Amino acid sequence: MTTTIKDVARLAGVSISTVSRVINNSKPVSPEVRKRVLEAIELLDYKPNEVARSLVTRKSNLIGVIVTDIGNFYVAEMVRGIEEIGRMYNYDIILSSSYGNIDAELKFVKFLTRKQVEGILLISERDDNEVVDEIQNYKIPFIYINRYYNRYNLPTVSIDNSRASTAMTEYLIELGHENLLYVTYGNDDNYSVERKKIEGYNKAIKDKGKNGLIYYAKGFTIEDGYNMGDSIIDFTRKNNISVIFCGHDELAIGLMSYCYDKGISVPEDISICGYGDERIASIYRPRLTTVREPFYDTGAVAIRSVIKQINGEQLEDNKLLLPFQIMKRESCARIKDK
Amino acid sequence: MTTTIKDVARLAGVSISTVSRVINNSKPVSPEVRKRVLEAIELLDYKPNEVARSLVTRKSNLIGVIVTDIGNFYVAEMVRGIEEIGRMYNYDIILSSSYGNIDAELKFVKFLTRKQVEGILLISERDDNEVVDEIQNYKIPFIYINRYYNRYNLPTVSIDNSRASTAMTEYLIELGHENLLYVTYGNDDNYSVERKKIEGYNKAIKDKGKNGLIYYAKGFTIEDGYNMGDSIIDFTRKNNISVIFCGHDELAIGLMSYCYDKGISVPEDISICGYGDERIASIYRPRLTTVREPFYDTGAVAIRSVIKQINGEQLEDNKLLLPFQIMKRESCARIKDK
DNA sequence: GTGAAAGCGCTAACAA
DNA sequence: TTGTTAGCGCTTTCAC
Repeated sequence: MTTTIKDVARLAGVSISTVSRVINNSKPVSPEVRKRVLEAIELLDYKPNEVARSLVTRKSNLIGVIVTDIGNFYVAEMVRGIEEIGRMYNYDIILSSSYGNIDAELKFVKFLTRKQVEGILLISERDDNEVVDEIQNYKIPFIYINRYYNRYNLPTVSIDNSRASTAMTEYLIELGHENLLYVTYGNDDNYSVERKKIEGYNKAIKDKGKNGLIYYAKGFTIEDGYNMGDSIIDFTRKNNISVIFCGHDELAIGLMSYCYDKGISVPEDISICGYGDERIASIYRPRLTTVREPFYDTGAVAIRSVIKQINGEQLEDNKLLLPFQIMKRESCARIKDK
Repeated sequence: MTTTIKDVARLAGVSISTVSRVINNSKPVSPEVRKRVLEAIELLDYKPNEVARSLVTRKSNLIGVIVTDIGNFYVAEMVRGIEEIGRMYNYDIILSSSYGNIDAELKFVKFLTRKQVEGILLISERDDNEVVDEIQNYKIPFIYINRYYNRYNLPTVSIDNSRASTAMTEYLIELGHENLLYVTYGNDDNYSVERKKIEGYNKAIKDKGKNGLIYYAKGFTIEDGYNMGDSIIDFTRKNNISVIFCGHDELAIGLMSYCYDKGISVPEDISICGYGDERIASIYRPRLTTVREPFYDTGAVAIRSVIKQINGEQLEDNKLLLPFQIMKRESCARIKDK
């Protein structure tokens, strides 16, 4: 049998409330009684049952985290931030991977609320109104993180994608590139994050008077980048492009792999840069020039925001912006003969 | 206010026991009453409080997973398997990252048991007797996964490392290599997994009558592989080595990056292979020849084993062996002029 | 087939 | 400072 508060009380010769008081330090207990209780706890190796405690306090100290796929590098990085900061505030994480399935997400939301999680963090890659509605329906503290869509007026945390995109484009131009190509996952959604990035790209192109094209990709994974290599490289040749700015690191890595396999040298033949600075960006060779999105911090800030909401604090701003950084590495070369 | 079983009972005009019966299908309920209850549930959008339920049934449907770092590629892959299979059996996962800190692990074990998790899965990279003792102390279903150490007679799941190592070595020899080098994290522990792998390596070397050296590394991360590049490459030159068999993919990737940076071509100048087949192994270029450890399956099998234990089933074998595979890719070349 | 009542392990009034 | 008691939301005997 597991030992309960009753056992401790009996052994210490006090009431269970007194035991509760010393456990929680909730009310004064005389030194000698406290000592007796502590000894009994020690002796019995007593550990409070958090389930019982949760039931009465209505605090589960649990936060539900729904992710697309923990196997995505950037997701893992965010979860690190979420978990580490959550722990600082004494919250545990229940992890659920949806693999992009909306029904799974819906189911998780329901189950998580049953489990009395105090907040939900949704890291999604889809434009999932239903799920968002469902969560908001529960009026539970909630943060929504989505790299691709930004439709709702929802608490979220990200970087200023437009400015980041401009900054990267300016850097590429500074490197001497005259004809640039931006490769992005094609969607015609006004609320997409890509839209913002394209705006930023176009702004720099226009300001500096360069030639900037856009290529709409069919996906945003490493495999997609690889598979579109043929078509993209063909496109760059026809248009005399010297640098490809990929909307996501995955695309860039896939493209670089394609180039490697085809004997195309990066950055000698073509410069490539990405967006994200996932761990692989600095592991791969040549190291990928990219926009650093602070994934760990994003997770950290997100959960802190959820915890704030749990504690009833008002969020001064529901769109939290984190700083970005341009990581200048070897995948983008300076154009010399200019 | 959240709606409880009482609200449902009141609205349906029945007792709470009846509501409980229809929710759980635990006892026969007349069709018309069942219908009324179901309607009330629907109307009130009632969701059972799992915390209350756990308290009385003593089933939390929670399994604690303690990992070193979810940022490690192979760990993320295992957690995918753990979570996905756990979910099939209706278990949720509480994730805790220890970052190798033993006190953190100890703390997690304690907290997890307080939270009434029904089992614990520990993915560790240390040789942590204390933690194992602690968990066993709780007599809670438990699986221990460790890539590096294998000291205890504990339920675990892995591949046959000795045989895998032999198979890879034989493949390298088949490729025509005469002078091989095995690079591993150096530790003189008889219980280390590396010991097994070295045995397997030596066996193949001996059987085939080749020359096989061993280099003891100072770590097992990508950075370690990179930093030891100088010394390792120097060693290979002095000893006329044509292929480096790294005990872990990370080491191999680090070493390949070093080679890239120094203008050493893989596999033209030197062949390199790894162990693990983490996701990066097939993304990196040249793609890494490596031993495929089925990380996802390892996680899947591990949690299934924990669930079996929870259900009181006897484990027929507490050392579960999964099949491995030799992934033949471009980082290892055939020696032609022989 | 249904309801009343006890109780899971704990916290938090309320009394003393 | 301490003990008694009610009750968190649910399941599960035990009667009927």
